[in-house]
Amino acid sequence: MVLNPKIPEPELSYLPQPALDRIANMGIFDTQCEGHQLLEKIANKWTILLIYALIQGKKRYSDIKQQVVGISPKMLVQNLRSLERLGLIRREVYPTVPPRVDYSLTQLGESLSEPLAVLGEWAYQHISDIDAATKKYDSKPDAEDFWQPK
Amino acid sequence: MVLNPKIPEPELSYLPQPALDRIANMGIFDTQCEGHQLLEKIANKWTILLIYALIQGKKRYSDIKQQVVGISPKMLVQNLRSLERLGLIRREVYPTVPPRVDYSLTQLGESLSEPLAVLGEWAYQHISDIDAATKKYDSKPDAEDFWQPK
DNA sequence: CTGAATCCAGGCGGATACTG
DNA sequence: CAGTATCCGCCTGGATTCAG
Repeated sequence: MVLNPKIPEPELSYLPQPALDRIANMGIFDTQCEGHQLLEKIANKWTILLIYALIQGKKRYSDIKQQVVGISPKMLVQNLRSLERLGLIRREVYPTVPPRVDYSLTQLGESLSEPLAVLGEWAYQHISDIDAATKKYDSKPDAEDFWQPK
Repeated sequence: MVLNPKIPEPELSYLPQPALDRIANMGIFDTQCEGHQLLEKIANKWTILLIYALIQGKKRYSDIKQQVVGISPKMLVQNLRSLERLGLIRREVYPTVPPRVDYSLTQLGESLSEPLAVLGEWAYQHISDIDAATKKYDSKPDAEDFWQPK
């Protein structure tokens, strides 16, 4: 969106001060910060979906694989291992034949499931908003710019 | 962790029922589901960091770039565009010379900042837990398995 | 100053086959 | 059943250069 050449008044929308207070100056923007690295590990699609799946309780490998549609065995194991290493999930092997492996959230993992559930809720509550915004953005002829594009 | 051959009692840890109720059966595991796709877009490192940065208020391109350490111009613009398309941030261009571009959260973006802030808080509150778990996992000789590895 | 464009390596991640 | 191993395409994302 292009505005008039003169700097407009900020039309300062209200700031979400609570969130600001909590996150600002925590070092999250620094790659070296542990919080940053931790966030990087949990903020990916498969990780979140696995947590979601295990919120429903202890599950076997094959059940998880069936529920999380389209995940390859490689990604499944890789992410499960990562979560286990972080202490978010528990892996229990029963040396029976055929073998059986159960995965479940640890207490730490359960504590993470709440924030992630909130995030998932947000997604579902705003699908239509996002849809509308995206359509509007895509239909914008990107003219309206008065500095003659091209 | 390997348990006794006989299937143990579940030691069923309490289920986080609230989260379960909210997320289960929402179709989140289906790639075709819009909620899934939306989650996929916002659940990545750069996106989250950009939202964090803009929680603090309207900022210029160069300020964001300076704050989000290590981001390349390519990733910065790419993610800013994505967020703008989703209607989460607002882009204001002042055709002055030198050019100036401000970015700020839209109302929709502000509504997302809360869940993301909660997630960031979680990360900082559990750094030591994760550290301990990771150390423990790495020091585990992966023996203790009684089926003689190798 | 704010990007756009290009190049390019690394690794993500899918597909497949195989094992205990 | 629950993975491991291997191959490999392709896309991500960094570095760099250039443009308006």
